[in-house]
Amino acid sequence: MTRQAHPEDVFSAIAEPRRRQVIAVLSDGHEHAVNDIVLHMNMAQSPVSKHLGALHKAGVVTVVKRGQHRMYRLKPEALRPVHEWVKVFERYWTHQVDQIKQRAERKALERLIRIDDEAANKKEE
Amino acid sequence: MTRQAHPEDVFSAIAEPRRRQVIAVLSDGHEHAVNDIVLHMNMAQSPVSKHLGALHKAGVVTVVKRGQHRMYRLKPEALRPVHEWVKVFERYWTHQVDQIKQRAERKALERLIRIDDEAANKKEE
DNA sequence: TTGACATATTCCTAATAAGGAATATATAAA
DNA sequence: TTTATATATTCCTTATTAGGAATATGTCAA
Repeated sequence: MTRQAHPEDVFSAIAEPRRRQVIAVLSDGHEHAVNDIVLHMNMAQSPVSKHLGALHKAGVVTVVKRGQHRMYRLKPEALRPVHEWVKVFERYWTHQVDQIKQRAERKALERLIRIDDEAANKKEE
Repeated sequence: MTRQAHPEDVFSAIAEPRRRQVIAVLSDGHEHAVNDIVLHMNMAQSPVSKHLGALHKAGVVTVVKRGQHRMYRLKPEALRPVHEWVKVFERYWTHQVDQIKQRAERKALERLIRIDDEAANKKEE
């Protein structure tokens, strides 16, 4: 059997660090010309164009021609499947956080009890 | 410059559909032996072991030897960076949902107004 | 020890992907 | 029309990866 992962799969699209970097540039919600993105990327124009092509195939960006420029824009809805997939696991670490919170509250409570005890002891003196 | 994506990067680890399938098997939170996972996978044992190795490198699973078995368990916290990254974009589609909701509410309101008008017209008859 | 079983590893092939350089294409400007 | 600019595409090299088959390794059981 041949390979499974397709480039139009959004999970594969965002696996590339440079593509997440492109997404970061586009996450102001505005249109950006390719050269503008290149300026943020410390990479030659041709690979940037390829990454934009990959993101486009995955539906993560849209393109419109405007004059001699191609304006790319982020399409955040395309990232939704990733969010849906990963948020299932969120409860594990939020639960962890809850435990830490609970522990802190328990400690605070213990402290209060101790103070009460001390007060009670003082009275008995 | 050579390639950037590293296998120990969790984004790369979850880019493979088969590995997400492994994660799905492990998402009951219990330990699973390799052969158990293989049974769920419609794939030979050796590639499954390799995927488990990749997930382990990325910190997404833990292993313990138990007898002749290696028990794998999901480590959901490892997925947290993905969640943190993607949740930033959540507001775009929830906002979209809000707009749809608002539109539905507006329509419902218009309907109520129309009914009122009709009632008023009836009275005038 | 021998044999059965569980798993990892090695070796192989085919496919995929990244990045750079050079080139093609399209559009605007002179 | 010529020229400059913006971008995509092609070609090339190198590296990575998936999956299967075969094999090695480790562990239990008889």
